[in-house]
Amino acid sequence: MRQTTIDTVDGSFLATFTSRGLASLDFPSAANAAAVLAPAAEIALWHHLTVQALEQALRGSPPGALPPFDLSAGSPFQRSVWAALQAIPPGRTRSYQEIARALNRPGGARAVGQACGANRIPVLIPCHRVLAANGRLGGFSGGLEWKIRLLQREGIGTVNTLELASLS
DNA sequence: CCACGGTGGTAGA
DNA sequence: TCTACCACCGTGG
Repeated sequence: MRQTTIDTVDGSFLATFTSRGLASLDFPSAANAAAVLAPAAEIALWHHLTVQALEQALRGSPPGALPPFDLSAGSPFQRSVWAALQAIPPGRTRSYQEIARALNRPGGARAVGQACGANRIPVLIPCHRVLAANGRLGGFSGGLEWKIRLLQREGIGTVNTLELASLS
């Protein structure tokens, strides 16, 4: 298990790699700076791919080549949700309910939300593109400010003028 | 706006 | 098992 910080225009993210690939990507926080470790040689390529992909994704563009993800900690249901998330293109959104239906779990919208919250690789696994069925934002474990920022970078300004205004 | 019931997956006891 | 969580959703006041 190796951790490295990734400096971006939005701050320093913290990437955690296992022998299988990228296991988590944490949003910038004060705690990140203390945890810096030099990347081991064997994960240097994955680290490079992660840096490039994150930079693109933060710009609202398709991330291009991705490192392998280590999602082994997730349940089968969670992994199926995360796979569905990766199929949502930048600039597009789905509702929790739509994801549930696509997985043949009608009525499982709430469980989908829970699985989104369990996503350890935000931004690259785009849980921010999932909104409530009524068009409102829904939640975001990294903080709604991030969800809004990421959506706006992808050109989704319609998140609801109401929603944006009601945040202050 | 709010309250409520129904819902499916998860973690912990 | 039982139980109490939840980034949900529809209905009804």
